Amino acid sequence: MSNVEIALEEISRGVAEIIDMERIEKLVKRFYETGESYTVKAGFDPTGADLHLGHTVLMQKLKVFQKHGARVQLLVGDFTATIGDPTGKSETRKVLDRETILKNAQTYQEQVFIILDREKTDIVFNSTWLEKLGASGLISLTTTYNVARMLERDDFEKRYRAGQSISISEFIYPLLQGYDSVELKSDIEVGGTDQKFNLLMGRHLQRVYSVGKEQAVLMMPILEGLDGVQKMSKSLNNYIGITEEPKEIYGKVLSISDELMWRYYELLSDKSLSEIEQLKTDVANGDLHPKKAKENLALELTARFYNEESATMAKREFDNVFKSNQLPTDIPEFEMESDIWICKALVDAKLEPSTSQARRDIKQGGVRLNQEKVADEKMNLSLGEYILQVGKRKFAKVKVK
RNA sequence: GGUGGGUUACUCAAGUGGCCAACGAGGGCGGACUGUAAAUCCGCUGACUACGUCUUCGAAGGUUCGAAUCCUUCACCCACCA
Repeated sequence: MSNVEIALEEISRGVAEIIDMERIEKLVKRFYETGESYTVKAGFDPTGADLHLGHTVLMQKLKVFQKHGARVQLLVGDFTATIGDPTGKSETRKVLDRETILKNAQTYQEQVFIILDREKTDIVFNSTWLEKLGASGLISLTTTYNVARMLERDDFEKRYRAGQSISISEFIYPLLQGYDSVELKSDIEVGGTDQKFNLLMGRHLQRVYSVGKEQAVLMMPILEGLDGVQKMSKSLNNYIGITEEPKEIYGKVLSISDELMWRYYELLSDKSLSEIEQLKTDVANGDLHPKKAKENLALELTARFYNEESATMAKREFDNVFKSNQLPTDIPEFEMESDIWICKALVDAKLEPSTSQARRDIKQGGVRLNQEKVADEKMNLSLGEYILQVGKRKFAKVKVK
């Protein structure tokens, strides 16, 4: 296979939809012939700073582009964030102040460059040009589109039909986002499938403003969260953050259902599609245990954000605690006064939120003292060192003085 | 601006004077089982050294022996009309 063919195959992997593939082909081909680079735009919303695996689906794709000659334009939507974007639900999003936005952007960069190549990335803020746009510029921007077409957008249409309110500002957001592509003269824009309308707006506006090119659009599927149903997001608490501890990442990946595992393989793993097919077949006819497949995935993803050793350590730790019922290595320690009531000790060691909850868990046989089930919720701890455990995962070492 | 409806625990959502610490579902937590923190089944899910006490149903007052439930004012949200 030629360089170009390999590149195009890697670029197409796992995508939900590509608009104007010919253009991408041309750009990649030109790069391999003349060394001339091209630009790939990706926007991010500086409201929440911490990245999770869902974001990395896009990042991985951008990395592939960088490998094949692209400069990535990482667009920080600082202007839109200062106004407050009501997109989606009826609840208006919080308006962020400048300082928070910059801080979020900073955290974001640190995390992004775990994956992306810093040398091939430009960070741009859309306030740079949107602030200058002014009322007249904004109004002339709005003349490029009409209400009927705006209402074609899926969520607008649904809400309009259902008689729910749509704010005028919501009509402006896609326009502003598209206008960013005009200013950046992007060759390609990458985003999630939920962004389709906005991504296409970039094409439309580049044509209207005679940029001389229309960006190709590449859409990635939305990654499901740990529950396997809803999209991965922080607010649903079904995410794996890329800055989480290795053992957390490892454990969380291992906790996904067998079915979801294949989805994660497809969208997150570096394994080739044919390798993944092979794994599936092996599992299907019993040559490979599904747990083994899941462990490998967990190892791969943990190693991506740390390294091989950390991943192996995480696995060993996990196996010790859950398979052999051994103690984890890093148990938090606490010191307490003598004769402390066990329920109080559990709360002080942050294993339980209240003594009421502690009593309930003891009653249900969920609390262990030095590996032995605690039967009496009224017991006190006298002098000595103890290992307290709630459930399978929460541990604390307690020194009673 | 007018009219009507709403605001209940982490979320959704019952309850319209005492049987309400408040049905149900989801989530969460614990247990059993297993190959894992998967799946399935069962239990728990306001606080408090606790079969009793205390604080909760948008906020503040009031009626009553007794209020999430009735009344008044305020705040916020939604729908219809203008």
